[in-house]
Amino acid sequence: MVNRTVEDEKLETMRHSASHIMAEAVQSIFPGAKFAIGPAIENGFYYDFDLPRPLTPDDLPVIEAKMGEIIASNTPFIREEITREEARQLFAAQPYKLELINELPENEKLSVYRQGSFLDLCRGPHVKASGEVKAFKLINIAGAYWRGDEHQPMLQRIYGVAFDTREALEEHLARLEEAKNRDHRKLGRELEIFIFDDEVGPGLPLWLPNGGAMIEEIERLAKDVEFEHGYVRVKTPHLAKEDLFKHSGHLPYYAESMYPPMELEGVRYYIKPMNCPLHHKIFASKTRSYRDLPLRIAEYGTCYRYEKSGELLGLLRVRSMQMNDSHIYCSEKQFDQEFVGVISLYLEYFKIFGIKEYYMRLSTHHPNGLGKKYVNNPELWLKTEAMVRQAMNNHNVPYYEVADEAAFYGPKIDVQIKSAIGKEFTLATNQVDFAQAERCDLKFVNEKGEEERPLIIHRAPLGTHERFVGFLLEHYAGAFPVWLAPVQVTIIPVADRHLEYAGRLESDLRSRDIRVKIDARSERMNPKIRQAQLEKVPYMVVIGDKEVEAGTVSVRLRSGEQLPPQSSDAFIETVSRIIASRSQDLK
RNA sequence: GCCAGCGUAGCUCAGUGGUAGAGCAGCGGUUUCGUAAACCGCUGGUCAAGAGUUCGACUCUCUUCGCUGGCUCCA
Repeated sequence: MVNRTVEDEKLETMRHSASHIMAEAVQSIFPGAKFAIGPAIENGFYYDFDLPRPLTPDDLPVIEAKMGEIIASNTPFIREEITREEARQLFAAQPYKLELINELPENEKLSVYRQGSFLDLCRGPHVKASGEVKAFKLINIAGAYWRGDEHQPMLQRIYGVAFDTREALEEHLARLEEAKNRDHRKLGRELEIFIFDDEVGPGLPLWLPNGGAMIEEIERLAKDVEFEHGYVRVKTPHLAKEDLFKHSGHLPYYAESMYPPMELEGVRYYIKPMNCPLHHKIFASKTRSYRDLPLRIAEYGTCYRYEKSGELLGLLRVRSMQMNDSHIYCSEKQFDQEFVGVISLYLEYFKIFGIKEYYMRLSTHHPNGLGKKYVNNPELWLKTEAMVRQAMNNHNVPYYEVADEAAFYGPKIDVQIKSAIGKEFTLATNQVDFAQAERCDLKFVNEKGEEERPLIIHRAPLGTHERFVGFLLEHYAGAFPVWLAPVQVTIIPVADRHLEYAGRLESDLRSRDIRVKIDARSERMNPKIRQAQLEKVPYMVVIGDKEVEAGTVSVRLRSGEQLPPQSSDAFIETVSRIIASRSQDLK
């Protein structure tokens, strides 16, 4: 995490004050408004209101104009300290404020800030006067539950951004605009990676041939790397009987996210939301000895989860997904090494993809969720959480800790990334499971001939194909390394008479498993180059009279760089080498 | 799921109550061209779906579906 500077603090204070100014503006426009909270956030601020009518985007310029007046008047912010009782009287008509007041410690002095006609319960600090807010813009309105709880009333939130100069604000707005060009939904359509179809259903992507090529490559990578790390691969069905998911604990802990069951001949079947119960069956298919452990069972398993409609987001949040899944069954003694082995596997993958901007999060349980979202075994929660902490510390892997984010069966290390539009996602995960072995009656025979429960590590370093490709689209802005690029080489014949030579080159490349296509349109060379550039194809090979005569190829890289004339064999060797090494370079 | 907004051709978008438009893409033709957009022509839409108001609805109202931005939730 970055150290906060004096400038950061000043900016945060200014943003917080901007939210108060917005609240004052809203108060003057909507006299009956009730106020909830209005903090500073990254790049700006928001305030939650309970208003007599819903806001529309047309309201924002009106509120902005009013804020402009308040800022121009340079009204001072005045801090007052009052007792809880005084606060109750001052905010008698403000139910949300009263709720907050009642939760503050009984004897503590409360502070309020007044600017103009607006008074707010607030710890502060604030700017001296409203004129210190220099550059702001209201950017959107949203619904937000009071206290972030879906059982509480929904309030109306207005988001704004604020900076200390007009230039900084403009830059920020330009960055937001730029980010839209990196959005995987836009790139995915332009590069023909995937589509959604209304008749197929929300959250159910269709992979186009270009996307298909990519997931084949990612899967090949996983198989290569995981083979080296001692994983064995299995295949399991997409659905199973209800009893299986009862034993595993998915019913009821995970039922909300599962597609409803289908019933045939009196038996209920569920489509699997995770692969674990089926892998556990494979573990349990014979008597396991301590000599079999650790057993690492891997599968690119297809799962379906009924995510709520409003939670779907392109490929980053879908309802059908293929997971880079594996379950590692090990003894408690082996845990440390296995857990960290998975972490180093992450790092190995991330190096290949040049993934640098991520952070690891230890997600732990919260006692309030025991028996609801978490299996009810407080001692084991604490024990396994400590084991994970120790494994991470022993190997000096930096992480931060967040409560109430665990899986229902145990704590986990999640790898968090940010999407182009700033949303945070878990890209990869490494989870400890102390619950399912018991529930599914998994055991092995230890050195002493006694039965023992294995610990289970659930891990998915490459997450799901859906989220991973979505992430890669944004990460590379569509310009994939050669081994991943859906089309690796586009051959561009200058005129029809060069088609034959181009065709021979095409079959030579294809015989070396290089994904190649010829642009045989009756177009000039320029538009063909342009087309290949737009498709972000790494290599463009121009074939004209010169090449045919000399028996060479003329190679243009996606970067715009032109390679010296070379034989087609030399070119094929270069491309094959780059692909085999999964390098991010083009030459 | 909740709040708000949006849905017009494959894509990007005009079109405010009087018989649906552009650019790109696609198709046909001319052109055979040297490193990011040649020229001419053509095709293409139940204006998301359904109901209502109206002499008349892409346009107004309601319902449903989908998408977008948030909230909640998550690989």
